[in-house]
Amino acid sequence: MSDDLNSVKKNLNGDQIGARSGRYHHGDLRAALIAAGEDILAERGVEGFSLREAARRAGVSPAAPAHHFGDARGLLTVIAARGFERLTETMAAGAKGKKKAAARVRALGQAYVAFAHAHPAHFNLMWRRTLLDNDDPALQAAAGAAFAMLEEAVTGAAGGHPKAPAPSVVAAWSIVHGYALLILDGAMPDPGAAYLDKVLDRLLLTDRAD
Amino acid sequence: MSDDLNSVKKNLNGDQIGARSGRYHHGDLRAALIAAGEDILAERGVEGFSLREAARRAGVSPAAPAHHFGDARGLLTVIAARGFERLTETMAAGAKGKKKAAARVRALGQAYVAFAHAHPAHFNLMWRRTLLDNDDPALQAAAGAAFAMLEEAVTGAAGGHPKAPAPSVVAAWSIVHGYALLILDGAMPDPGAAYLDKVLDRLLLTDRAD
DNA sequence: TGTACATCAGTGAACGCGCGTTCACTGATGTAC
DNA sequence: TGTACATCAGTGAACGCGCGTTCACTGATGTAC
Repeated sequence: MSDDLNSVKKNLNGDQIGARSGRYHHGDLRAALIAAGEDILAERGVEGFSLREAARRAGVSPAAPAHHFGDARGLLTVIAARGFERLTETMAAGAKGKKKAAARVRALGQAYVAFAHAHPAHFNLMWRRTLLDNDDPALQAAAGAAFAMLEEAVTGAAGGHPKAPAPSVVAAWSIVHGYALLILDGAMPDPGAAYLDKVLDRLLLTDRAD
Repeated sequence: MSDDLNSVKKNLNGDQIGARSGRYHHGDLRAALIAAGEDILAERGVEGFSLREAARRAGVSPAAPAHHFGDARGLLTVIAARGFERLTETMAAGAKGKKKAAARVRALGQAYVAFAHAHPAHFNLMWRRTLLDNDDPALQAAAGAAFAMLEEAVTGAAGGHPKAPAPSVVAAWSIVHGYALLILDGAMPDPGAAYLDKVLDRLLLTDRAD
């Protein structure tokens, strides 16, 4: 997780340029705090996140983050938006080259669940609306892009959302979302990708009009 | 929420028997703490729960709950198990009299989502495994009963789980679970029961063998 | 090219918060004889 | 029927915790002239 930001962090704070590590200005504290926050999520989960700990890991005083994110909610919102962006990237990579609707839906569903599995705390944060600034445009845009990708695969049409989404689209989103969470929350053991394909097939049985 | 327990609480602590309210022994502190905990959940959500606050509402010192539940996790586990019991009751009531498989699946799905909608914090707690004692037999039994009800409706066969559940069962559970959470977490506005029926119809398109 | 100065990005100490849990204790209950 | 006593279910003060945020401040940067 946070590979790109970790490399920035390493360049600025790491051993190689240790001579610069005692300086007053950080260089790219914003990126370092995001990377630290994502690391904390991965290690301790959403409940284990704290702004102080992120500051600590970035090598900075507890008051420093306020200059970049306002408060804890601000940092979490940025991290959540990045999560949606990565989810979209993961789905795009999974569906790359798949032409048929059925193959695309299976690939997107697999990618959705795989993302949740690979980054459980990050995935959870994305839905913890009480911890986020839900009005943030970047967050809304990132979440909307992920949804649009599913929608396009299921209906074959691009978004724009003049009307409410079709039930088949909501069914697809619900099924991958519910499946991912039931596994993450320990309601059932992970039955594996082949099993998930069979579950996703339930979305493909007919093309009945909605 | 917690109507039965509230009545106990009222009888023991309420105005009508106020003369007894100064006594040393509570009478049914266990039930009062459960009721208080459920009230806190309803008012403040899972994050807003605290054992001290439950004790406060039960009119008791902060150390008292330890005698009945050990620690905070113990109380939350009991409350979560009660949640599963009520979910099962809600589904049973919704499906009562429905004979056909399609009607039963729709009714159970509607009940599942309605329960989540009516008791969002309670529903959320039920899946917050890090807050619960997942090895608790009562919790496991209650969760298993809810799942078995869905399973029976989808496959027509009673549980016992000699083998892994069929993909169609997991699909049903995933779709209602995901749908409920997407709405609770604000990912989409609630489109209403008629819309949900159309989503659930995706589970009923054919009876293809799994 | 040099200098004044506004602005920005940090410091670090402190505040107040509510929490879960522990501790030594005591009042009430109910059972054995 | 009365009494001794073990057990149970409470008290309330205290501890230590880490948190988010505020505060007055200062070091570094970069721009205007």
